[in-house]
Amino acid sequence: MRVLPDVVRLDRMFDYSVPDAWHADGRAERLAVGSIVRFSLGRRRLRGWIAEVGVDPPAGVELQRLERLTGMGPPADIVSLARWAAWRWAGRTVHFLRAASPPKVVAGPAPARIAPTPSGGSPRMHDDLFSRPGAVTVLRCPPADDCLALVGAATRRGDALIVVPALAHARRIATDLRRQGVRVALGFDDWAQAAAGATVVGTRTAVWMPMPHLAAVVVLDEHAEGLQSEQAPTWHAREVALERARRAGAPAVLVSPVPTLEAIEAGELTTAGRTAERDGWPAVDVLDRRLDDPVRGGLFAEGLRDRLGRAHGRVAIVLNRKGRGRLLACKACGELVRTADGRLPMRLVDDELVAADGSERRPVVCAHCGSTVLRNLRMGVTRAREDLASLTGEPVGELTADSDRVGSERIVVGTEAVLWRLQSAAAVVFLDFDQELLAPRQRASGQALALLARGARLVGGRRGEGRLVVQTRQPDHPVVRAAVLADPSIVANIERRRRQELGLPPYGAQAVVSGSGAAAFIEALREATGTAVSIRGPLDGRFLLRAPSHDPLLDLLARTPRPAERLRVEVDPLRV
DNA sequence: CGGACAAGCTGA
DNA sequence: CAGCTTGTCCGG
Repeated sequence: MRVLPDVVRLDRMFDYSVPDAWHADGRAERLAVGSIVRFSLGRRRLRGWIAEVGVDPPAGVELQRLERLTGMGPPADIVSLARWAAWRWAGRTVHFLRAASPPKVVAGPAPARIAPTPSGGSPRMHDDLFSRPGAVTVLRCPPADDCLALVGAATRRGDALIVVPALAHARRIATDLRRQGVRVALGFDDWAQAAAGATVVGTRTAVWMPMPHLAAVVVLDEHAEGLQSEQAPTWHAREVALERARRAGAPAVLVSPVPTLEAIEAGELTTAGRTAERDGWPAVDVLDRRLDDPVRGGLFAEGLRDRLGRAHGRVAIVLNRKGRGRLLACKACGELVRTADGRLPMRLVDDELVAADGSERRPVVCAHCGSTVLRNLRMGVTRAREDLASLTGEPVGELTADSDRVGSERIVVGTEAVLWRLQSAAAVVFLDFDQELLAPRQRASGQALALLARGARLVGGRRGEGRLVVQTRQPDHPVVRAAVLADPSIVANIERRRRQELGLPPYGAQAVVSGSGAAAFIEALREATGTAVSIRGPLDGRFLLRAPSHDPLLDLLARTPRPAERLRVEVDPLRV
């Protein structure tokens, strides 16, 4: 038996023999790849997983015996998937096996359930998406659609893996499916049930659940950042789910109102149709802040008070300030001060305008009208709340990520958290959308559009009363146009061209290497690398690696020995 | 990773 | 030279 100890930094396998007694009492029969065992290594007693069976141990080593069979672990296909993920995100296999192991000891298998056969009857909505084995479909499904019909279609094929970003959403889906008589395992608490055969619903970790009869894979809101691990290894549930579907020959459907280019490149794009998509996005009011009185120019556009008064019901007001630099605008014409390509904001540094990333500098002059008088745009949630209260004459609540309850006030102002706390709203207002549009990140426009989609889900489709209100100085920005026209392809097409030109994911691979061992590791990389992988940095102790595709980058990372010091490798991180 | 053991430094 | 720190090696 080849065993992988549950020790992250060890990251090596060792061979052990099976005690004779285990053959006599049947434990040897339960022992399989993935089983959790205890054994001695040196002077220590460790826990670990059976990683391989029937291997020849290296010559000249005397094998020790395993000491205990603790219980069931991830099945062989998941162990294999974990080893693939360790390569794909330059991490340790142990990380993934931990994520794939049951939270409590599962002594033996539950009575196995026979694979359910696809239910017959007349074809229903979305059934065709799951009819071709191994097919990957991207379904662009407008924000107002709850996608329950699609989930139902997946479970008609047999046991389905349903991955969603938020636990609350998983619970709702599980309840709905159980009501229909589907056998459902909800998250890792139902690990044993999943191992016996069930439809699995859960957040990103659900991709590591045992599923002996996997028949279909669905990832809902595949654009959501919550599907990727924020800590290294930065594995992404969408990619793991796709690889799992591919290995099982199961059809996969990636669903999102604003599909990522990663998804579009992986599958075939299907839309709900022009009419359904128009109806599934709400009306969007764009308030052009450049038209406001430049002298008064506070937090609110001319027409905002009117919009707030007209909304019948809860109003969510979003003012994002996390990790924010201040924006500058021209006092005369109201244009934002940006770089020549319009991508990044510029800031005032020693009587000079400097781009957020330092790539560009120029004298203090508005590029649009030539005025030299600029104004700082800065807001905080607390001031916004006070000003809104005096503007509307009603009490205004405040909600941030730390506050645990939503007040009873009709109008609530807060960070992005308001979009996750509330179930619905009559109106969602983005007070300072330019902060999103000009965020100095590679994926800024995709993330900005995702925010609008999230707001759109709260207010519902065009047929209803709900409204999305966007205050901006860039009313013609593609992200704003995409929401107004209910056509996310406007952004996707522009982003595709840009990312292809720059070789950014998914048209290239990148990794960020940091930590105290980074310099030594990069040194070792340089010796091994050919020309395919470029190395930039260090910038704030971080190196950026780039390659035209994953293979050369990941193979290089895998074969370069790691230094003893701390090292963090983030493959395809969300925020670069 | 963490235990073992060796080599290096310190103080009486 | 005991007593402690730091470094290197190795495990099945």
